[in-house]
Amino acid sequence: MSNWSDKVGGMALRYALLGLLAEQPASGYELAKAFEGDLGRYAWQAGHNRIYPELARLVDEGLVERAEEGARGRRVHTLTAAGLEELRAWLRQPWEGSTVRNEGVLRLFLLSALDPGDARKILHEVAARCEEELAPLREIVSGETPISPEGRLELGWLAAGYGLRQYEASRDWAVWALGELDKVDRGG
Amino acid sequence: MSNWSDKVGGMALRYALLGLLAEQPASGYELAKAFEGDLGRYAWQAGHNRIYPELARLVDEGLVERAEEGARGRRVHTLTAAGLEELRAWLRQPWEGSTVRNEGVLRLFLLSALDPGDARKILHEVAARCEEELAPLREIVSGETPISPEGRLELGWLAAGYGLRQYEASRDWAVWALGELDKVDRGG
DNA sequence: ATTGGACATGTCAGTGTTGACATGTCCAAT
DNA sequence: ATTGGACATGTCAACACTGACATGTCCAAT
Repeated sequence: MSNWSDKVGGMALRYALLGLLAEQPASGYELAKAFEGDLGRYAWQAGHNRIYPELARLVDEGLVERAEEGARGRRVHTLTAAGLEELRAWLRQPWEGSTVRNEGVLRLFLLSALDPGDARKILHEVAARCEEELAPLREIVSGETPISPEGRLELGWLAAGYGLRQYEASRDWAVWALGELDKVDRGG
Repeated sequence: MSNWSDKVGGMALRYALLGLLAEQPASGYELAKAFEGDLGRYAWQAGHNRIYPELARLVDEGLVERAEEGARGRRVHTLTAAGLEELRAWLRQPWEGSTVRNEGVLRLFLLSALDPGDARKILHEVAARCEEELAPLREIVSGETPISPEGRLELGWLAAGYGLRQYEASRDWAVWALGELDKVDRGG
């Protein structure tokens, strides 16, 4: 019985933190590191300067518990039962009106503002870059399914599977766009 | 010789506007509408309240020209030669460090925090939703390639092709994740 | 012993972004 | 004639976010 309905937007970071802590307890520093991995690459980014204040608020609301300081001032944060329920309630809500901000995709869409030669060059680069990213992801996904002690799929595993399909789609799009550019050149 | 190197981040809206105006002259209102379509869905969003001040700045910098008021105070904006060059220079720059914010994907990644029953239900919904989105996109993409008077591919066409592959990838991911969930259940 | 680097947390100013509020115009349907 | 809705532009306060600055700890390698 929490207040997730008070605000619909702008709560993503909050739930990203709850989700990470649902996997395992962590310090703010470790959470910041997590955002530099697949999570930040595909879903949401945040720097430590944004994470610490939000963590403090979660502690205030009883969704997260903060342990005493350890070595180097490290403070481990643990998800409470209330926090887990808050996260689950959010996930069960309908996923309407979620915002997307992706500068890379924006660039792709604007590519036709370039002359065909430049556009072609960049599309080739995009396809090649995607292909590079694919190899390590294939490696991860084709390995054994990692299951956490609590019997849950790991976030990183889900992310790798998503990234794999994502990059394949982007590469295919770039190849398709190159073909369409050819049609334009033949036509005009 | 412009100043795109002054700031690397936070310039996306600026170039989105230049890109839209590269397709055709438009009023602020029309630009706001454009962000509600495929552009906003896959790449970047902006409301009119953000667009008008940015347009004014672009006019100040000579990248965009603003016509006199028409009916209902409508003011048509046109890209200048300097504006097109600014846009092209940005597109030719290496695409490093672009940020991604996608609440929907974040939700997908956090799904394993739910118990398997709920997670399965949502994954089915995701797959079904993707399938729904695919039909109209297939329609658009399988039609004739639309080429603008200036011999360029239309932004909407590129976006539809991207969206098509994007939704296929998401659907495939959801189906894969369901299969992996089954493995977890059989294992645990 | 010392030093460079990863670990760890924090503040702050400036900018980006959103939702709510505000205002007025044009047109089609009643 | 009037009214509801799309067209059209704008402001403002609150909040989100980033980059830069600041501080200190622990440890491994020299």
